[in-house]
Amino acid sequence: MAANATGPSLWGEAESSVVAEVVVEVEAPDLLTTYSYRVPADLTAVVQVGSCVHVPFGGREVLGYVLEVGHSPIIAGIQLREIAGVIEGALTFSPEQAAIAHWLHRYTLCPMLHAVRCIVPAAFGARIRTVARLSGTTVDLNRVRSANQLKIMQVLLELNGEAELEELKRRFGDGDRFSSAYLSVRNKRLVEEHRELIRASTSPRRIVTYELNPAADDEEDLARLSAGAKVVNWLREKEQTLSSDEDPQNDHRYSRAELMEGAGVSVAVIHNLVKKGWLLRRVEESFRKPETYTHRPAARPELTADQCSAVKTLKAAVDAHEFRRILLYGVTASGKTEVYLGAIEKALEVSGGALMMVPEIALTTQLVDAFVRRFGGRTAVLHSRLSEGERFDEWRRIQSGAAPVVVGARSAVFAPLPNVRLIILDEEHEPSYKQEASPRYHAHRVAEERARRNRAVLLLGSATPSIESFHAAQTGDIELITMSSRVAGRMLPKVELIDLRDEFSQHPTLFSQRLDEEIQARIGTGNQIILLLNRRGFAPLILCRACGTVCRCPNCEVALALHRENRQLRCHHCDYVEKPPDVCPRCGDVHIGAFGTGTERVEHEVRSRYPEARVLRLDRDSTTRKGAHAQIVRTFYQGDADILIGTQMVAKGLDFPNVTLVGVVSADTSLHMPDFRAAERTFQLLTQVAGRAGRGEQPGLVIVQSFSPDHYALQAAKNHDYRRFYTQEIAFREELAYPPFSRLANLVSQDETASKASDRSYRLAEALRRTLPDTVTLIGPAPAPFARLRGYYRWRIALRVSASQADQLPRWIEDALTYLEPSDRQQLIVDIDPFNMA
DNA sequence: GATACGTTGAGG
DNA sequence: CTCAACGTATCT
Repeated sequence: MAANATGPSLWGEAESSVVAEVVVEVEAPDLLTTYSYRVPADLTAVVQVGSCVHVPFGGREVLGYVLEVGHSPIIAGIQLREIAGVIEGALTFSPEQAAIAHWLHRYTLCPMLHAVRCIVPAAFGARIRTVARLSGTTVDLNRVRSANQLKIMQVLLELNGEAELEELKRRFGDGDRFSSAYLSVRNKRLVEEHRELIRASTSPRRIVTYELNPAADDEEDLARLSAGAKVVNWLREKEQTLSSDEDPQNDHRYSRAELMEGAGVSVAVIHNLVKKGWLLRRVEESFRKPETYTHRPAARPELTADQCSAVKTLKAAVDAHEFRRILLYGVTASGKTEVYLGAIEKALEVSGGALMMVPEIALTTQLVDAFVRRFGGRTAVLHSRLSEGERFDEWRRIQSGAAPVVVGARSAVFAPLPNVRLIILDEEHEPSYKQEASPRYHAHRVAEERARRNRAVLLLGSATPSIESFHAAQTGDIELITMSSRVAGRMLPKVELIDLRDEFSQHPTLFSQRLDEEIQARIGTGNQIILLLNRRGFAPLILCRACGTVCRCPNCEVALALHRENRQLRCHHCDYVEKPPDVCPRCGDVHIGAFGTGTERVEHEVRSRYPEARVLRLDRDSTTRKGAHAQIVRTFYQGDADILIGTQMVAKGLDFPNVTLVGVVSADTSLHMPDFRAAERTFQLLTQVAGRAGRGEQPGLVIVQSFSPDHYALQAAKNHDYRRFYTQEIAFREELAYPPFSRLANLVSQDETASKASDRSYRLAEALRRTLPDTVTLIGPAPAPFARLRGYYRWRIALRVSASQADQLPRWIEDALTYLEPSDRQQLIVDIDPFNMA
């Protein structure tokens, strides 16, 4: 620094040729991936890969991130502009993460900005705000002629002559008229503007806790508070039960949410108690997640022989410090979690980090608990429901090395973990690892790429591996570890298939005789039951019996599902809602009503048939409130309900020892989806849900109802025979050249009219024919499987390329896109390795 | 996405 | 002549 200040031009000139490649924080699909800026001499010491900078861009100044720093002038003939400044303290990313972002951009063909947002969540950087201020002390309103300009001046005057541009615009109302009027007053120099940098929420987060005020003892006053007394009593009870077993961490402080949930009261009650002096409110600043520290370490269970040998293999692999891919195929309840924990310990032992990926963190609280108990404060948890501050803190703990164990859902695959030695994908077959918005990446591929670059171990765990992964294990591309027995010598549950074709003609109800018997036999015995139906709502459609009319979504043209609980017809694609009609909207007939079955209807049926049973329902509709999911799971776990009804949510990772019966109301919903993975998904779903039965002392029973009981997916699930399913499925994939024997891509063109969408699709097909070799199969253009979605018409091109050429596919598509107008690009969805064929 | 800068038509 | 109301090319 000192040398620069005094140094003559020799250094200055050399440094002025330092060029940074910057991704600007501007959302526009036709932008170049990066822009080159000169790094001014006084910044060369601080500008590095990952730096958050502000740069001139067009007529304004924007934020950006440095992806590359080089010394050669990259573009000839263009006078480069300079980086204006570096934002210190903003979160940055490592060169490894930058490389991953680059790779992601090339593989998914997403805008570079989207790739960068994966490695630096938007809120973590900074923001530039523009402030408009009245010039001078007196305002000469005579110079303002137009009404709009006058209005701007008046609004500004009301706001003490100064306002953030955003707020000014909002107060003004009409955005379009605002812009030109604002420009006019600015040109007349009646208003001047300046920019300020705002650092994002880098401050430590504040934690507000409440505790009982020991000085408060006016019992008469308390007696007058009905709800308030509940809170005080709840706190007093806690105080007694917890003071008996010594727990130095807990000094009887609770968050407002804990108090509200614990005592079953509203915010107002807590507020009132604070006002009256019964509760003490305390504000603390903390980086730590308090709950992380209150968990006590759990005793380590005795490992089975399977587990022991798996852990041993994995530890050796982590120790070797080379890129290895391993599939851990272990039946349900074979104790995969313990194996993960063991492998992670090894990663920590060699001072490395471990990334534990789970399909959906909200659904796997039990697994997260196990991690926190084992690794305590060295665990970081990342998921979408974290607040900005929480996420920021976790991100920094990970980056600093304080939390070398990261548990998280899909997006956590980009966690800023230094020195990754192990990446685990639990339930690797789960479709939620595929992101269905830009960047449309599969966490599996990203994890593989990170593991490769770090010479780390990628561990895929599943009781029902994806066909692709198991195939890779069969061909020797990846290693295979098998665990075929359950812990504690427990048996796999017995699975019975009920043929609804026979049953339906005799007893046209939701439950076959067999399932009914088994439910009856368990009610009142303490045995619990799970009923699965993979369809939300009361019924998937309503139908007029007189004219056959089905109510459809005006945006998506699919049937609207009936939700009786809140008296709604709902589109399961776009969440469009309308009131269910009393008579047919076309012919006026009154015989219009529910057709088919969803979870709500199952619940309704169960309640009327088994009135003495305590029933819970677990699906997306019953878990919209934050914490509702955990609440339902806890209630069932504690044995406060007999029957749990739900969608696939009930199949995932839950461990209820008292469940001895699982009923699948209909296996057909997922079996007949128009998707080449339908059989695979059905097999996985059945196997996973069957795995919920018989996890305790009692053996489990599974009853699966279906109109296609002979289907190989069902037969294999019945016999717990993954290999048989795999053998049949892989033959089918090979015959039809589906993955893993090929690689797919979907190119969907969407627009307001069908002709615009299809025209673009044809233009794209034309371009693709130029860039794709003959070996690539091009299917379409044709209307997409959901030809209308959220109000857009959609046309699709599907591409299929042999596995050997798979890596080239993104580049070929990218080349084709250069033949189109930039404006076309933003109406195209490019999905490499699609999961939903739509 | 925001901006500068073109054109057009209404009004003085 | 100015101003509002558009369209559109460009951003290192």
